[in-house]
Amino acid sequence: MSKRIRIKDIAKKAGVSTGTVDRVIHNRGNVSPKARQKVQEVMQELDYEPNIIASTLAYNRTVEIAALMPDPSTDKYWSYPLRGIQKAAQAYQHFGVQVKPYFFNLFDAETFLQIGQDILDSKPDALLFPPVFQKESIHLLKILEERDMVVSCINTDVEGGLVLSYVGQDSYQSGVLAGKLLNIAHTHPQKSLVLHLGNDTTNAKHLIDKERGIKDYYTNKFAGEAPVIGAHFDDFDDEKALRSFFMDLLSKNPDLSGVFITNSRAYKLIKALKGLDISHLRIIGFDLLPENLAYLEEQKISFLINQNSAQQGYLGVMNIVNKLIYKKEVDRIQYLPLDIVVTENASYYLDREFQFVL
Amino acid sequence: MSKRIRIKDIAKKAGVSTGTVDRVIHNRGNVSPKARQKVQEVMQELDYEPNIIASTLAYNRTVEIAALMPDPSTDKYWSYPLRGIQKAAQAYQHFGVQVKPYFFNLFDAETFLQIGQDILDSKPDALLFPPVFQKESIHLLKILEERDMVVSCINTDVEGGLVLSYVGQDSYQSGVLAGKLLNIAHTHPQKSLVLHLGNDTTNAKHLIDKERGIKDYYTNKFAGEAPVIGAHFDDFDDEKALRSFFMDLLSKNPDLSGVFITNSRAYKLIKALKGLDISHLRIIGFDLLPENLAYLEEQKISFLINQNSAQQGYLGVMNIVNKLIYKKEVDRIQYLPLDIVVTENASYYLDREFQFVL
DNA sequence: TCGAAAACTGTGTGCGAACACATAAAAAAT
DNA sequence: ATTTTTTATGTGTTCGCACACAGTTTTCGA
Repeated sequence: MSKRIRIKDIAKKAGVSTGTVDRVIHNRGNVSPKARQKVQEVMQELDYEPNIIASTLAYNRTVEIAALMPDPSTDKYWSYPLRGIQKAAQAYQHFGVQVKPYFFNLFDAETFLQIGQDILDSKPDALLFPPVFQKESIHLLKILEERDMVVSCINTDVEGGLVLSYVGQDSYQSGVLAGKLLNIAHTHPQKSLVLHLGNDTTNAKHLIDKERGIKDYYTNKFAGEAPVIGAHFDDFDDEKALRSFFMDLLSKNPDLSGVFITNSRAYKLIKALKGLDISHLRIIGFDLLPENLAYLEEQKISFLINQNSAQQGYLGVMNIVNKLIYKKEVDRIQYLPLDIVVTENASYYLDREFQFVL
Repeated sequence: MSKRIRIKDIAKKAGVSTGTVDRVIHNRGNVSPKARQKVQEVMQELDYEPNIIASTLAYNRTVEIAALMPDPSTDKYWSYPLRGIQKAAQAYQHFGVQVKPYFFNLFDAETFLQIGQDILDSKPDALLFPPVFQKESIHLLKILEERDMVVSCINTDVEGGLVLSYVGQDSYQSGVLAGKLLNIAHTHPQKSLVLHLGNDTTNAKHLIDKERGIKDYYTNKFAGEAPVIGAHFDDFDDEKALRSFFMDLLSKNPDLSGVFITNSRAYKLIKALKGLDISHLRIIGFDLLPENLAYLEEQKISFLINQNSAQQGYLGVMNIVNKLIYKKEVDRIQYLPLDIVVTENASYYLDREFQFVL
């Protein structure tokens, strides 16, 4: 049926050569106003859509994407976005997309700047990264802006600087959701603890938003002051300290019924509380790390909220491809779903890789 | 860096022409054993991967996919998979993929066969459809097999006949999940009703599986007989009849605490019960129809299970593309996640279209 | 009015793979 | 041994677009 319109067809109908049409399409200049006018008219009329396939073939260039990521060996969480990125790299390899990962130390902003400089030196076409270090990221973005490089953010958003897109969680809403999950099947507000495990200054904004979210849930849902206490514990790997810290909290709040751990380290708390009977506590955490899933299975964790971290990486790359290759508009902010995960539906969120193909 | 290997490179290294390499790759014959051997060795060694971009351009063919779907005007549910299909068609248009939708009447197997014949006459390259009519589908598949057409199923699977892939729900597990949701925050098993609304003989298997799933949840989780009653009501549009049917059930089961509606028609029940106080009932339904979402918001529905019906359509098309264009292996069975949807996370499952963009 | 620069336009080649066609080598038939 | 048939191999064109380059026209200063 309606076969596709080619540049040649436009040229013929407009009475010019394909070269002229090409110049119009790409704004290369050196086209008489009359010719441009005519060509544009014909393009409108025939509803021309460039053949991306032929286009990418002819461009014959590679799109180099630098992925500046926290070293997954320092924090397991980051292996998931990385896998998404690699999946995307694979899917788009035919389009000449090449993704090169660079790692920085999540707990050392200095390494971020260093590796950032390395990337600048290698002059890629685009950068994908989680701007966990606010100041440093803005600094980097300023430089990138001058070179009009495409920048795509995941996990955390950043103001200022030209950012193509942000893919990540709506942390405020995830707090609201946690509030809901902690109060399912209750008519009276349940006293809850919001626990930040670790001193992620890099995540400060997320943590604040989550706390705000859960509190807002309470105030919107129930009258009066929200029975939510916030707490913070740095050295999550010191099990003894964590344990006594938590037991202290418990004794001071005997009516506590739920715990909302604001990052992926819920398992650290539960591990530290080993042997203790915490069956009266509804515990909610983030992300499908194997350790978390194991505790979900044991019913130590009631719900996990999945942030689709792998998809964050995948979509981040996809956005760059959409911009540079497909020349499409890209949404500035893209929130991923907040999946409620229980034992009975966990597997689907793990085996979902096929969704990444192509 | 490692630039991509081309046919030309292989030809050179193997000491043959590109034509011969091409013949080896496509098994076109007329190649001496010696040459074939050599070419295959070199391909192995250089880890050749064909350039799909150049390949599709050179093929210069269109892949016609027929989508045989229930008419969405007869059952709203089917507009979702259809949208996914259309999204996919859009995403893959550059690869020469053309999807043509055909509609049959969900309540009339005869129309299925008729339209099926129309499709056969138009000789597409592939067929995508939900085999809701078992017998008729198998009949159709037999014919398609002879023409070695690619067939991809969504929503329902079918035995026998050569089917490339099935994308859909794990209905058994969705029943298990419903059992879980009905018992959250309870230590004793809650008496539940499994309600089939409508006489979908076409969905019989799914409904049976769901019922089995929820019952298994109870027996695995709690000792003794599962306090689950099954019921079935045909004429869901007769509100009065439905209402009295349900009230009768309620009076006979005063201890009923939950209702699991096994398809997307939960809103029909709630509408029929308007004015009645059913706040003590935890109601669970399927799919994010606007009507269901409205009742979720009103807290008449406690949870919705999202079957990702739009993605079913998208992935169905994607599988065909992966097979015919990318020549990739495709998983025979692809279960989509069973998303637990509450008011607090509903929007993400609606605005998720961007995930479809190629 | 002429000539050089600037503005404009058309043609041709290449991207990598698919396939048609021509030709060469080997095998089979005479 | 020669012709015919079969099998094997190489060359060239095509897909639609991007871009280089050559060629043509216009502009404008001297």
